[in-house]
Amino acid sequence: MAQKDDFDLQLFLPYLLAQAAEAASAGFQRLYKQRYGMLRTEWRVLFHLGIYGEMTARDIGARAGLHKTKISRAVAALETKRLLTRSRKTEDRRQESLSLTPAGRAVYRDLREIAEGYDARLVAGLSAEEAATLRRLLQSLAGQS
Amino acid sequence: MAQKDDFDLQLFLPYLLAQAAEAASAGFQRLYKQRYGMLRTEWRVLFHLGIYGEMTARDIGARAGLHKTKISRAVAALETKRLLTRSRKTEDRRQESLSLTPAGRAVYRDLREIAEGYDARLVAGLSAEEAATLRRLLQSLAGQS
DNA sequence: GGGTAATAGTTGTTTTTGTAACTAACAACG
DNA sequence: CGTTGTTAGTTACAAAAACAACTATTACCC
Repeated sequence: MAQKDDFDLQLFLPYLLAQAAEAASAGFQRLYKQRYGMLRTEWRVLFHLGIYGEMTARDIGARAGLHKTKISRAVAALETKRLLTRSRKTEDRRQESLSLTPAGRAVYRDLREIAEGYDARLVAGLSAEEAATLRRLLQSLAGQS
Repeated sequence: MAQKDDFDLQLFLPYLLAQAAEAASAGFQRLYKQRYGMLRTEWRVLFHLGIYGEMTARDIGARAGLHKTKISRAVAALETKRLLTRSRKTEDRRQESLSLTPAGRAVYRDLREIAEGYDARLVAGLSAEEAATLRRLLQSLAGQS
C-alpha cells in the first residue's frame, strides 16, 4: 500500500466537498429523522415554507434546485403528516400554493432552533472570519454549477 | 412569497455544503459517467487503487468512509469492466487484494488528468490563498463528523 | 377559435442505495 | 481441539432516488 502516485484525493474538491457535506448532513439528519421521521427533501420543503411563506412546488424547486418529482413526494408526505396544506391557485389552476399548518410552523420553529445550534457547533472550531469566508466561497461554488 | 422569517437557509452549512458538493460533483460525474459509464463509488475505488496501489476492500472502506456493500458492488463492476483483478491473500484468506489492470491504470491516468483540470476550473475564480483556506476548512469539517 | 406547444404536478418503472442476514475464514479462550 | 466471537466480503430484501411517461391546464399563434 505504498504511495504510488502523488495525486491527493483528499484535496480534490468534488471529493472533499462530498466528504464534508456528508459529515455535516449526517449529524443534522439524525435530528430531524429521529424526531419527525422526515427525509432530506421534506425538511428542505418545510424550511422553504417556514422561511418564505406560501409558495408553489415549482418555486421551491427553482430555489432549491430540486426536481419536481422529489418535491411532489415530499409535499405529499408533509401533507399526510398534517404539516402543510395546498390550495389550487385561481389565476392558474395548474399551480397549487403550499403553506404550513400551525403544526407545521411549530415543527419548523423547533427544527430551526436545532439547525441554528447545529450550525454553531459545526463552526465552533473556526474563527468568525474563517466561517464567513467558508460560507462565501461555498456560495460561489454552489452558484456556478 | 414575502420574507417571513430571517433564518438564512442559504448560509446553513449542511445545506450550503450539500449544494456546493452537488454542483461540484455533477460536473465531474458527467465526465466519468459519459466516458466510462462509472458510478461515484466506482471512480472512488479506482482512484484509491490508482493512488495507493494494491489494497483490500476493507482498506478502501476505512480510508474513504464507504460501507463494505457499496465497495463490494463497485469492485464487482470494475472487475466486469476488466479494470481490476483480485487475489485472495495467503496470510488471511478472507481478504482479497485488489489491483488495477493495465487498462484500469490507463483509465485512472485519464480520469486523473480530467480531475486535475476540473479542480483547477473550480477554483479558477479564487485566489491561491482562498483555495488553500477552503480546502483546509473543508478537511476539518470532514474530519470531525 | 382550434391546433400545437409548454407548464405544473403526479404516477409508474428502473437504478441505486441502505440495511440486515448470510458464508467463509480466522482468533481467542476454555 | 472445540466452542464462541470477530472479521472480510457477498447476497437478498427494503427504501429511496432518477428517469420517463402521463394528466390537466394554460399560452401561443395561424
